[in-house]
Amino acid sequence: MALQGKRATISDIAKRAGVSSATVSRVMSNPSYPVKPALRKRVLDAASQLNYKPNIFSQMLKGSSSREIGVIIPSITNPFYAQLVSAVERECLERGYTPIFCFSQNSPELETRHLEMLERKQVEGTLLSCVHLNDAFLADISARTPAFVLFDQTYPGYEGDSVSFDFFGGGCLATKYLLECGHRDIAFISGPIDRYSRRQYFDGYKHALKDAGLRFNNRRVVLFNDDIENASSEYDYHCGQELASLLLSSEYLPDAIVAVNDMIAIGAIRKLEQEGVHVPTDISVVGFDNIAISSLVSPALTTIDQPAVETGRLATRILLDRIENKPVEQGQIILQPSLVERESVRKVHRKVRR
Amino acid sequence: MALQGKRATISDIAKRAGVSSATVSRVMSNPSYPVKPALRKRVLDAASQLNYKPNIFSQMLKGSSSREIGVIIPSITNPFYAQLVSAVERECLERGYTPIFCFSQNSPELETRHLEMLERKQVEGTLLSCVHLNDAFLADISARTPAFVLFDQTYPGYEGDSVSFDFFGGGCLATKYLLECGHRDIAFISGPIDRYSRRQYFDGYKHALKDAGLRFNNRRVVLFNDDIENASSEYDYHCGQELASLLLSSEYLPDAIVAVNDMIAIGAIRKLEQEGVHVPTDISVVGFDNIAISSLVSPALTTIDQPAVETGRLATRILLDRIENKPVEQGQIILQPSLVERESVRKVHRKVRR
DNA sequence: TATGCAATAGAAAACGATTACTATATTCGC
DNA sequence: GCGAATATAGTAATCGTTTTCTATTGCATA
Repeated sequence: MALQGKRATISDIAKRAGVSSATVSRVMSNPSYPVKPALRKRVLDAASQLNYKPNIFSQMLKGSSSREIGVIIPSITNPFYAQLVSAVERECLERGYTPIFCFSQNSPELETRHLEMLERKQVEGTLLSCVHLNDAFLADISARTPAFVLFDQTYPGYEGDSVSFDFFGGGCLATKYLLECGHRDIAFISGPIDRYSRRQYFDGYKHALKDAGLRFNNRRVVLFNDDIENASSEYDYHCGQELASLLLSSEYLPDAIVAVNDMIAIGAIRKLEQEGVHVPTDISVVGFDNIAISSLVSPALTTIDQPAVETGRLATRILLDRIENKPVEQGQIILQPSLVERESVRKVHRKVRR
Repeated sequence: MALQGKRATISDIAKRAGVSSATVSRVMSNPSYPVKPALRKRVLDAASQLNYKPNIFSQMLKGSSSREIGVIIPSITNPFYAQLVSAVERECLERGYTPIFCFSQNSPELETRHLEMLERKQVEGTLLSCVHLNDAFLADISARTPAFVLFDQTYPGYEGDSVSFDFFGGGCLATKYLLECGHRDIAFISGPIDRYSRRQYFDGYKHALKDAGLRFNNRRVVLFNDDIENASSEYDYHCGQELASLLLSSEYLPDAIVAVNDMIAIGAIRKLEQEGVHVPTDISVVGFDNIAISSLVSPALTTIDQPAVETGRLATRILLDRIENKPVEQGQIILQPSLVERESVRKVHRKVRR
C-alpha cells in the first residue's frame, strides 16, 4: 500500500490503469455498467495498489445520500437514555445509517445549537427528545428537516411523527396501584415540573386520586425547584434525598409516595432508611422509568416501566422509513405504561377491585 | 423565508443580488476581504431572503476541515462510558467539534467496521477504547488516521498517544487495602480476563498478595467465562451473582473479595445477602470503577476510582491539540487509581503500616 | 448490404463553494 | 500630476466524483 502524502483520486487510478476516469468511477461504483473484464481488473488492481478510498464529500456533492441522522437527547448519563441510544444505534447499524448523538442538557439553547449543527451537516433526518416548549420553533424545524420524529419528550398537539409515552396513564397506574394496596395518604415528589411529561404524570396522579374519591392535598406535593440544568443520575438522587427530608419534616408521614422517576425514588428511599423510616414497612414508594438499577437496589423498586429500547427502536424505524419513502403504518405511537411489582410497596389490606 | 423545493446556492444569491458568485462567497465566508457596504448588504439580504445555507459537502471538497472526530467505546449502557462520553462531548462542544460515537460491543469485527466507516467519513481524528489485541492492526489504523488517541483500553507497548489507567496499581491498591484491614483470605472474582486491563488488574491483585508474603491460591480466583459479547450492566450484575454462587459453593468462604468491577461487586453482594451472608460483617468486598450507583447501593461500595471524566477530557484534548497542531505537553498519560472508602469493607483489626 | 441496437469507453459537463488571477478604479506619496 | 499601492469585483480554474453525451465497435436482423 503506497501511502504518499495525498490520498489517491479517481484520476490517479485512471492514469495508472490507462483508462478514463469515467471508467474508473463505473468500475468502482456502478456495477451495472458493462466494463470489459480485463479493464475492470486493471482498474481494480490500480485502485488497491494506490489504496484508493473515494472522497465522500465529492460523492455527497454529486447528490448521493449521507445516511446520517441526528439524535438529540437531554443527557447520556441518564441510564434511560443510555438504553434508548443503544437501541437507536443498533437499528441504524442494521440499516446502514450513522447516528450523530447530541446532548441538550435540558437547555433549549443547546438544543437549538445542535439542531443548527445537524442542519449544516445536512443529515437526512432527526430524532428529537425535545426540551423546547415552543410550537412555532418545532414547526419551523420539522419543515426544514427532510425527516423528523419526536420521541420521549414530545409536544402536546404535535401533528408530525412521534413516539411518545402515556405519562398520564403512568401517573394513574402508579397511584391506583398504591390505592389498591390500601394506601390513602399518597404524596407526590418530583423535581421541577417543567417538562410536559412530568406535568402529565402529575395529572395522572391527581386524576387517580380524584377517581378514588380522595381529595387532592396540595401539601402532599413536594417539589424540588432548582433551575440548575442538570439531568444526571446523581443530581436526581440527591434531589430525592432532599425531597425525603422535606417529607420527614412535615407533621406526619404519608402512607406512600409516587416519585416522578426511579432515581428520585431511590434517593428518597435511602434518606428515609437513614432516618429510620423503613420501606416498605413504614412507607411505600413507587418509581417511574424502570431503569436497570431499580431491580438491583434494596428494597428492589416497584416502578412503572417506560420502555426505552422500544421507544428508540420504533422512533428510528419510523424515521428511516420516512427517509427511504417506505410506507409508515403508524406515524404517531403512544407507548403504554406497565407496572413492575417489586419490593418497595406494602399491601396494607387486600382490596381487590374488579 | 422562501422555501422552494431546492435549497438556494451561492449563484442564486449572486443572481438575485446582481453580483458575481465570488463576491457572495467573500461576503459569506471571508470577512477580511473588502466588499463595499452597499453590496455586502445586498448580498446578505438576498441570502436571508433565500434562506441560504452553504452546502457543507462543497466546502469540504474545497478542503475546509470537517471538525468531526470519531469515538469508539465498547458500550454506552455501561455508566463508566456514559460519563466518559459525556466529558468527550463537552470538550468537543467547547472547541467546536462534533463527535461521532460508535459502540463496539467488545467485538473486534464491529470495531473494525466502525473504524472503516469513520475513515470513509474522513473524520479528523479518532478516539478509541480498543478491543483488538492486534498490534499490526493498530499500527495500520493509527498511520492512516490523521490523529489518533487510544484511551481506557490501550495496548501494551503502544507507542502513540494514549490516556490509560494504572490497572495494575488499582489491583494492588484494592488488595493492599483489604490486607491492611486485616483480611488474609482474599478472593478475586471476574468475568473473562480477556482485556489487557483485566489482566493487569489481576496481576496487581497477585502482586499485592505476594508482597504481603501470602501465597496465591488459585482456587480463590473465580472467573465467569462466557464468551457472550455483552457489556451491559445487567450482564455484569448477573455475572456477579453467578460468581458469588460459585464462591458460596466452595468449602468455606474467603474473608474478602476483590471484584473486577463495581457492577460485578454489586451483583455478588446482592447474592451473598440473599444467602444470608452479610457484607461487610461476614465478608468484605471492594469493587472497581466507582460508577455513580456504587455510592447509592446498600452497603455503599468501597471501590477503586477510575476517573471517567478525566479520561475522556484528557484524551479529547490531546486529540484536538494534535488535529490543530498545537504542542502536546504529554502524549502518554497514565491515570492513577485512588481508593474510595465506603461501607463494604470491615476492619478486622487495625494494622497500620507506614 | 444496409439498419439498428447492445456493448464499451472516452470527453466534458455537472455538483456548489473557494480562490488564484485579472481588471478596473481609487488613493497616496512626493 | 505620475507611478505605485490599495480597494473592489469579476472570470475562470479547481476540489473529486458522477453522469450525460458522444463515439466507436461488433453483431444480429431484415
